[in-house]
Amino acid sequence: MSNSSPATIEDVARIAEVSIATVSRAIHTPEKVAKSTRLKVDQAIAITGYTTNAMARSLRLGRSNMILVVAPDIGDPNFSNILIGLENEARAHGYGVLIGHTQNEPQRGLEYLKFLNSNQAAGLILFTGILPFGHRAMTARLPPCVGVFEPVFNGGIPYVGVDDAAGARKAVDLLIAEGHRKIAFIGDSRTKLAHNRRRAGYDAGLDAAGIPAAGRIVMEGDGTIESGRLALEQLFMRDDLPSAFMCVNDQTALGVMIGLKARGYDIPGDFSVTGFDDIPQASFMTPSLTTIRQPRTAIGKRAMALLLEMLSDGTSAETETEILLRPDLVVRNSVAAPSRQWAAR
Amino acid sequence: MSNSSPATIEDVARIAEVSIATVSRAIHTPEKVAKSTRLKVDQAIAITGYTTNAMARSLRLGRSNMILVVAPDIGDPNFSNILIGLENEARAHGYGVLIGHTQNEPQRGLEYLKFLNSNQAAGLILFTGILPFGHRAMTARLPPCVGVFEPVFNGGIPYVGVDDAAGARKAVDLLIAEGHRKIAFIGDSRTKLAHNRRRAGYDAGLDAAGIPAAGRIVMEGDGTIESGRLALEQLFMRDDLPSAFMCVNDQTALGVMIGLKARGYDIPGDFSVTGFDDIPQASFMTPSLTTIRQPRTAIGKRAMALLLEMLSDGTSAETETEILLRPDLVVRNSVAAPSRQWAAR
DNA sequence: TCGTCAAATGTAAAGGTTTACATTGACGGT
DNA sequence: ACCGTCAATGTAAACCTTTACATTTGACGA
Repeated sequence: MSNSSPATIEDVARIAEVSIATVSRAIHTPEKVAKSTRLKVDQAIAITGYTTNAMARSLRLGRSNMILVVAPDIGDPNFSNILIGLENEARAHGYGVLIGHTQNEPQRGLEYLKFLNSNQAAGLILFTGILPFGHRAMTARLPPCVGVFEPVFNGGIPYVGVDDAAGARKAVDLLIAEGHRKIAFIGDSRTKLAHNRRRAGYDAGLDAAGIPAAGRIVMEGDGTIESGRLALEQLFMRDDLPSAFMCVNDQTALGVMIGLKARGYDIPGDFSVTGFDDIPQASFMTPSLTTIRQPRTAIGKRAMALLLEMLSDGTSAETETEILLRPDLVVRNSVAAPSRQWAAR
Repeated sequence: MSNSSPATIEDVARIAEVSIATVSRAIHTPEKVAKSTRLKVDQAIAITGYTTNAMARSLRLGRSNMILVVAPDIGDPNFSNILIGLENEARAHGYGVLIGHTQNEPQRGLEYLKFLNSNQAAGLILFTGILPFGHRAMTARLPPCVGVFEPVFNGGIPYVGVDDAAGARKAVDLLIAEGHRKIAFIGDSRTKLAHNRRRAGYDAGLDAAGIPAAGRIVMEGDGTIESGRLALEQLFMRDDLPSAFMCVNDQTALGVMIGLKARGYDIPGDFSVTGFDDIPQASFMTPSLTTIRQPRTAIGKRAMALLLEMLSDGTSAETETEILLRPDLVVRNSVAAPSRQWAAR
């Protein structure tokens, strides 16, 4: 039975003694085929072990059953769980997921554009926050597209993310509830939209607590470990220290914690620290990090569901949808009441 | 110029005033085409923005330009760098990489088998250490396949990994050089081949140092964080403590370190710990972990190169090749000379 | 009895590419 | 002047599927 070359629809048709059209119908629109015929076809399929040749199918249909996911870096700890959500949802609808990473090189982006142009993907999911393909002109016939995490910079593309402001608000509220009054924010609120929104949550929380804008410390940091450490050093130079550091993400928080420990301070005894994202490392840091958890799998699921909906509707784009999920506070051991030094003031 | 539907080879042929066969040849076998013609075709391609329709090409050729990579878990910290190696190498040869994860559910494996049978992948890279598809029978017409990290259990499939024994030997030699005589090994050397080989390196090192087999402590542990902590607890119960823990991987080492810190011990003051893998976390643990680095990108590169070679040679399988790369010792802060308590004995 | 209609099935084209085979034309050797 | 050779190019088939359209069949109402 196990021929060298895989069975085609014709093999099935011959065995079932019907035409290939009937076989195709029995598979895709069974209600259009007599029950007895359906049975014969099913048996023939079982005998031959037939599977549809995806290439031929995609060619005929003019679209593939693959979704391309482009991320700047696969190693990003935020990525893998999102991917699980994306993939499960896609698979449930008969689609497969293809992963690409640009490593922040524009050259790579172009290769993916070529890939898309050769019809190999029916849809696109972007993690990059920006269309990685040079001119908008080239994107003229891009397939349906959904952004994840961050809105996509240069195109009216729907996206699924987290309510950054609400999440940040939970972190700052916790710090305030513990008694902190002087709280520093570290992040790049000028160029990164997600950071900007988290900053907004920070401000809103301090406003609500009646802490004047004058007393706030906002430091620049691009979200890397190094940026956290650097911001901390600058604060020590200035001798303008807060009692708590609200970091725009966990990486930054890690940088701050490394810096504080290097200077011999205790966390959370001397300073409190919060992050954002809840990357896997967060629970293994010493102390374990209090942070805001991204509902990663859920984000992935929603994003893919949205994309698949666009695919079947044919509503290619222009729907500037924005789906924001609610993130949760994860309380661990990096936050405590401010040290006496602060209570004194 | 930017039509609604993508340009086909016929559009190019019309503009270049040649036949489609010539266009195809100009692209794939330029030496068979007159220079002047080649020029016309190149221009026409530039004008139309033509890209080969991958579906049609794959259909005609009977094979795709995609490689399927199956891993048990994409979130595995070992995975992402390997993937970069795999992907770069594939792309350099005109192949794309498709990623699947089985989450250790056999059901998922079957779906990938279906995927392969529908001709959607030209080759297969396995991280699982086992063919994730039930019966060997079904694998009869599997595409060329290469294992990564671990030899694939049920099939004569070549694999690319690391010289576990040599790596483990480096770790144990370091511990011995620091003066440790009583060194525990924690790992699952019975069912996991990689663990078993690391264990062999451990034994070889102790043999070379003239430490009798009787004085060795070997604990079971499946490689999870929890398994490390558990093994540690058992040693404390038995009151049979080593001065150093040589862990089969970094996760186990992390478990041991968490357990030791919970009991108030200092690392490396009271106990030394080594890992294996050098996962990204390793440098952020406190203390940072001395471990054996897997040359991940290199492994990925080699594995893909081997697969592509098999693809072009047509030597489908049966070549039970085993390519082992040399891992390096990464010295950080979790190892020191044994405490006085030990020196006394 | 026949015409009409609907359900079930078949026929054939189309989708874009690669390539075996056929054709053309130029050129060198006799 | 003719033939053989070879390089360059063209023609058409094949890869496998889906589906519009055509055909067959049988039921049913007039």
